[in-house]
Amino acid sequence: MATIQDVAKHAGVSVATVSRVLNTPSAVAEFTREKVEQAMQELDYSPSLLGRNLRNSESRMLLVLLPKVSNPFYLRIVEGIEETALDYGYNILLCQTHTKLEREKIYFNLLKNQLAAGAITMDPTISQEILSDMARQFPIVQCSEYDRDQNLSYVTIDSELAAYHVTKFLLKQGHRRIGLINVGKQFLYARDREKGYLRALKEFGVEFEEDWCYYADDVSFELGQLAMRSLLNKKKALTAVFAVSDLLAIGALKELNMQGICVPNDMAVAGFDKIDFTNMTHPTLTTVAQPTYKMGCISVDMLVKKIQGNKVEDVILEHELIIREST
Amino acid sequence: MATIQDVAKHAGVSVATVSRVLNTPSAVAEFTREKVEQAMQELDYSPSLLGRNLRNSESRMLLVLLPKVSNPFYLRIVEGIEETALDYGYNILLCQTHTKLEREKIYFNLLKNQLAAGAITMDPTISQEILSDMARQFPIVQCSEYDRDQNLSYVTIDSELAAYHVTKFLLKQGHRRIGLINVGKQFLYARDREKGYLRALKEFGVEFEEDWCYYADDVSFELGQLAMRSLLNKKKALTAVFAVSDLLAIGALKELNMQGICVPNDMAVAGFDKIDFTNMTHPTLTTVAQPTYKMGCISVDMLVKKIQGNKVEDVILEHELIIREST
DNA sequence: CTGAAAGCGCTAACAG
DNA sequence: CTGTTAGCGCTTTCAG
Repeated sequence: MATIQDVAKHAGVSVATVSRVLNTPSAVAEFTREKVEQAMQELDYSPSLLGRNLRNSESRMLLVLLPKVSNPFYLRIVEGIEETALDYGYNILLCQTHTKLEREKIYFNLLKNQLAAGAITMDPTISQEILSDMARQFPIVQCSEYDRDQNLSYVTIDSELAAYHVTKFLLKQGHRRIGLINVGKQFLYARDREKGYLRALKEFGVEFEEDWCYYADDVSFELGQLAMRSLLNKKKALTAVFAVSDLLAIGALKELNMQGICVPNDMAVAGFDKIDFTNMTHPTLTTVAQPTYKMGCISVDMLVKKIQGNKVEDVILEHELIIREST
Repeated sequence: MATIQDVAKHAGVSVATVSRVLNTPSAVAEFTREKVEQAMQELDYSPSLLGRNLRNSESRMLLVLLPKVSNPFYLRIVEGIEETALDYGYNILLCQTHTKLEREKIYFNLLKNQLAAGAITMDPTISQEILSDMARQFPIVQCSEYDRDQNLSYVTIDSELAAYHVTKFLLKQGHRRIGLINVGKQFLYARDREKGYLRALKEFGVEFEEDWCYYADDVSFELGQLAMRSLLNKKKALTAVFAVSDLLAIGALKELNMQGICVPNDMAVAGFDKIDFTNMTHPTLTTVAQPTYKMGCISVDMLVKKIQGNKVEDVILEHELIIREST
């Protein structure tokens, strides 16, 4: 690979001049510039970002932390992040944490090592202690998750309110025995969505019963099926179920189909996230749309601002209840 | 951020010694080493990879090129890539090409700029000319795609054979009028899968009719629906449909559900890829399993070998016909 | 076992 | 407008 030295020699100028045609072409006489550009062409020269990055002590890389890519919820977010990052001239480093502290540490080290300029984290269980500590030193924004730490910016929706809306909708339809398929309380969104669910029940004077609620260990189709199966075994039959994630809701739907229970007549089902597939299920799934693509874009906007040393405001985006056949 | 200089000063040694405790600790006297390690701790020192990378003129980054992340087919591949890369101490740069030449160029430049050490490309339409050219200079492996260029290694399945198997299976079930939902012929896998489909038909003495075949512009649920709708409008009714991608098959299934056509009794449907959703459809979808996770892992193995200057053999992995309710 | 010094490729004062 | 030079943080001879 040709270096800036080679180009300089070949064009009969100094390296400074070559650097100038790269960075401030207007500061170079046209004749010289053309000479240099030709030399670059002839040598098939590309400036080494290793040299440039060291010199500028910058690196145009953004860390993107998520539990695992196989959860389709993150798809559109990542798409938005990647698109926007490119616009700003940044590239993204995709990092799966598997919600393991050990993994998070490995990846956060990329910030310390100056390989990444900032991070967007979507891991809902990330250690808040470490996160706060990192956020003091490095630009970090949380996407779809949030923490009230002053150094930690976030972009998210109001999960509590959204869950309240879904539940209220089911209540208005006349449902009184509404199950909840949730995940562990270590997830903030799990706590928030449960709160919203309970608030709606209370508002309608429905007394919550413990065994309406099932806590899945993780978010997946299979666990959604399992959850539904368990809920169906309770003494008093439910007439509706709200799952805090589409993956769980789709699994639940599957189980109902398999047991020959008619949705929505015998059981209404609502999900959360509006992943693409929810429009392909049988019946199509009522769910809460999060503006995921936009969330991705905004988190990059925020992060880049932070990297540039600007203050940013947290963002709470609107959600939308998508009513379809399953309710 | 503390630099190696700071640590050296703080520990009262030279930078060379600090570097040694980082890289060849055994070459440093225990007493000195401890002193240095303590200094590192006290200063919360992390070596800058910018400096190290420049010095070593290496960068432990792998480019991963795919059309767009929102196609769930890539999910498990990327998961495998990321996992394996981490094991080798590499990080991955996720790049969406949108099958646009312009994008590919931007990203391939990261190789020229020495920011990435090699690339895994999954873009089926990438310009073979550019790709060959790049492969002459840089380590590149193709994943799930292939080209017979000598510099270009690949890991894939035998698409032609897999399509042949699916079609043969449908024929054995007694189907004689089998539709094909394909994508544009610019995709190699589209050509291969069509070949396999035709070979099976021929083997069973079935004469292919032009209007059994629909070419979608892209791969998505919606276009699968559209395709099915179009196929249903033909004069002579089909009894089975083979879609070259699960996304298309799921869309087709949806359309059949909507029109009240019973699957598999009135129409059998088979897909390709075995994405997770296929087990959640109604009915569950017959499809071809590609060992996607493994493909991801192997492509990294191959790429790292190439980076290290070793020769590698191309790999063709086994596929598996997954027979479920839709046929 | 340790230190001095050179240099990876680039940019940015500073001088001319 | 252009060249000289220092230096970003690190590793690696080469001496000692």
